[in-house]
Amino acid sequence: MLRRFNRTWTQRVGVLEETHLGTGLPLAAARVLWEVGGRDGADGDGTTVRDLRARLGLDSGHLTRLLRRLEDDDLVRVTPDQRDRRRRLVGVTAAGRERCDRLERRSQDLAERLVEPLTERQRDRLAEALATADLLVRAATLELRTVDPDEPDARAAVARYVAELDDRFAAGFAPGPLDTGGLRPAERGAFVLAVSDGDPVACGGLRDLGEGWAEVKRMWVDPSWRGAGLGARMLRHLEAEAARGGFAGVRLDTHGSLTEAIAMYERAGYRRTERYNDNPDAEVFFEKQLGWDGSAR
Amino acid sequence: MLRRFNRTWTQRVGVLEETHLGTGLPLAAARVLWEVGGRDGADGDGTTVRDLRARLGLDSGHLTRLLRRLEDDDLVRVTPDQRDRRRRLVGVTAAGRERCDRLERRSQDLAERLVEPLTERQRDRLAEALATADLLVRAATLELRTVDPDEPDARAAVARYVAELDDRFAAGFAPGPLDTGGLRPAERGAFVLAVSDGDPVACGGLRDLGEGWAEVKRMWVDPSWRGAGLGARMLRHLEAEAARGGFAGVRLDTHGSLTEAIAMYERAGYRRTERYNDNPDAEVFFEKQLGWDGSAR
DNA sequence: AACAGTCTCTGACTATAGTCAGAGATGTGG
DNA sequence: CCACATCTCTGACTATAGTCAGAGACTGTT
Repeated sequence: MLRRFNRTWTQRVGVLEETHLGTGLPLAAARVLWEVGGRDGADGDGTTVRDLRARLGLDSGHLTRLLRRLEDDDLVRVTPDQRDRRRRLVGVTAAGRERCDRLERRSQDLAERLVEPLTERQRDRLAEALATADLLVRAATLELRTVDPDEPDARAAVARYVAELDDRFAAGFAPGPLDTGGLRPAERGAFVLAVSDGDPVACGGLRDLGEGWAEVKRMWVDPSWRGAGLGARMLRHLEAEAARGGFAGVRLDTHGSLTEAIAMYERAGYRRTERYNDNPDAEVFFEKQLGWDGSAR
Repeated sequence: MLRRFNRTWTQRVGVLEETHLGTGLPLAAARVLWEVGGRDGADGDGTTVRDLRARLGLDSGHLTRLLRRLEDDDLVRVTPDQRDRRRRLVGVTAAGRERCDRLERRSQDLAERLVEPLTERQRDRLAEALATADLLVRAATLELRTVDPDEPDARAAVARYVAELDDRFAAGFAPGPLDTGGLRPAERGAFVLAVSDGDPVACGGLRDLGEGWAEVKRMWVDPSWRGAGLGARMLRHLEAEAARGGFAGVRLDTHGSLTEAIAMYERAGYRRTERYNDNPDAEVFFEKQLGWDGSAR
């Protein structure tokens, strides 16, 4: 199905990619302009050349020439970066912004014209099917990355996790300074971040409880990513990680109000158990024995 | 949604397009090989150069060179067409077929690897969403073409229509030689073909009944296209056509066993009426008044 | 047989994308 | 301050995609 759909899509909707026609710019230049214009807020100098190179995967010489062409057309302005004068800042000009908007409108137009022959109901069905496919494809292609719990992305994810718990708990949830102890390989722990397009969208940690138990901590999934099985996947990943680390089982605690999470743990083969710590925010306790490969024994 | 999805798709699944990497062939050459290999049955000479040019939209000089390159690599054989010696036939060699298969496998592999992180259930959901989107996108992009009812594609569509009725009617349906009378503009009629990828997937005709009535004839939708509102769309198209031709209303007859069709006519605003002809296969009769724009009055 | 049209091929181009080596200016750690 | 790294730019390439005009072989029509 994937391949059949891919053929249909590229044949009929590929047109959306050809928005650069009509801008008078070759594809590569249009992509650069788009990247600069898209990131650029009001009119400030949006990005550095270096950044563009990384994001678009272009050769430095190639990019320099593309930028010069855009500069000659007065679509883009390149100025030295005062903070580090090896670098150069790139920003769109008014004309460049206008061109970006035109591209945007053109693309929007094409999209609308495409679905125009469909009835209202069909359009809704199409949008729904595409939303489902979008979520699943993004879920399939995200990356689970083991990181240090103190790196910025990791801290950002945990901050969102805390903010959400604070929102949901009647009594609020305000732990002291966020403790990242025990979540590093050196302490037989781990912290895993799910990253999509560079943004953290889920996280989860492991900590050594002693006596062969690992504890799952800080499981969080971005709200817009729920319903894609991401939590279960993170959990499986952490279990495999724990099994690889020689743990015989996994435990976790959670608040009674997190019913979806509890349902997920039950589906994943966790069984309720006695309180094993004195966490005041925890009400429900789970555990699961691990097979050699992280599967339930 | 369409544009958001398009971004996700091209970014993550675009890889499928890069199957040509690893074949050692540049994109254009790989596309040509694919086109030849795909059409070619066993090992016979599959297509003509002319055909390739039309299907891939390539310049004749460009294609000649691409073919020569493939020929030099012994992937393709080009021989004169004995039936018209201006033309040349193109077929894949054994090596070319092997290369095509490799491409195919590679593409299949990539598709499988892509969905690999998903659970069985998610994969099913993805496949279903893509199937829905596929049908709707193809439905949105098909072409309604008014043609002569005697042209080959039109005859083929009508033949499938007749075959299907013959299948479904207990008593069979074997009209005499298929009458295309009354379905041409010169007779105030019309015959419309819905074409997707060059294949007829639905049809419908109009005929002058006299006294301001047009009659809808030979409405048929390819079974694999049902559920995409194609019948209703064809009907709306024919009504607009009739209104444009100055008819005040539309009538049609149908067999009582075609319950989906009957439901569709009712949804489209048709009302049952008295028998207005002596068609022995017809049991149910409908009519609808037309507004100036083909809408119900 | 003449002629207009079709089909493929050749030659001579252009534009785009991309690679590679290194120059020159600037920053950073010891 | 020096050595080394980083960042951008230049020059000199190559490969690919594509365009255009016309030549030469062939076909169908009159």
